[in-house]
Amino acid sequence: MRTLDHPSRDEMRLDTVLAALADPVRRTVACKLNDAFGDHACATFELPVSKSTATYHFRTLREAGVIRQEYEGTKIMNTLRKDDLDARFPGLLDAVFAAQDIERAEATAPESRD
Amino acid sequence: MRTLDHPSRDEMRLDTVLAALADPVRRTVACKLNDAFGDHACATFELPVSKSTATYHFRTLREAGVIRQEYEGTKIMNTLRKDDLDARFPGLLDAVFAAQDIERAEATAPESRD
DNA sequence: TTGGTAGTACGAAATTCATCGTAGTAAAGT
DNA sequence: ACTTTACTACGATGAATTTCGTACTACCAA
Repeated sequence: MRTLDHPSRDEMRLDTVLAALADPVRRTVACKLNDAFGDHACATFELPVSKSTATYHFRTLREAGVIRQEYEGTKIMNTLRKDDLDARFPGLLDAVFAAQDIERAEATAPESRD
Repeated sequence: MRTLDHPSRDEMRLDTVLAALADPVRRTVACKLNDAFGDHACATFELPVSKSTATYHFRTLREAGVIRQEYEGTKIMNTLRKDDLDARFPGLLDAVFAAQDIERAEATAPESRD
């Protein structure tokens, strides 16, 4: 059975977590995992990048400690490490997701009157 | 009188703010401005980089909207745009500063028993 | 007006990051 | 046993980031 390395809680670094969440593609992945229930294979995300680039972004998120990746047959199931992140850096993830929601709302909103 | 451009609240982008705060040098600057009262000239920060690199980091922070820079004679006074950031992305700055404190405490702590 | 102070602008180099295509692999299905 | 699925590893490439030194500028002080 194939397994993947994950940082423990206290191995998580703020630098790495912030850098991971600074990228829009990766933040999209994290947000979707937060919104949805359960876990999700990489292929279900419909990212605007090639498959190999997607692999790179998932690995970056995993190595930062943002997501957990576990093989399930030929698929990899991804889950948000919300509990671990919340324990390590309280409030950070929620603040980022809230900020993301704010920007997303602006993008779809009628852009004020004009 | 020289002036510098700053993004308005609604021009602030999450991408840019997170990228600005992901860098350790820049996060140090932001944290120091948060801890200290009043404003501070660039030269007072004692950063581990050259003067021109420091200029680059201050500009990056300003263009992200994290700090405000205003000329005062030949000096530039820097202030944290806490109110603006809090209005734009509530809780984000505080979570980052709290996380930074946690890591800083670990670095100086006796690294548990061994 | 001459000098010092506190910064910038510019160009260059080194590094890191994001991207891709191709080729490969482990597990599952048939 | 063969094929398909879902992904990875590797190498390459171009873009962005971080770094620096040198030269410059605006302002202040003597």
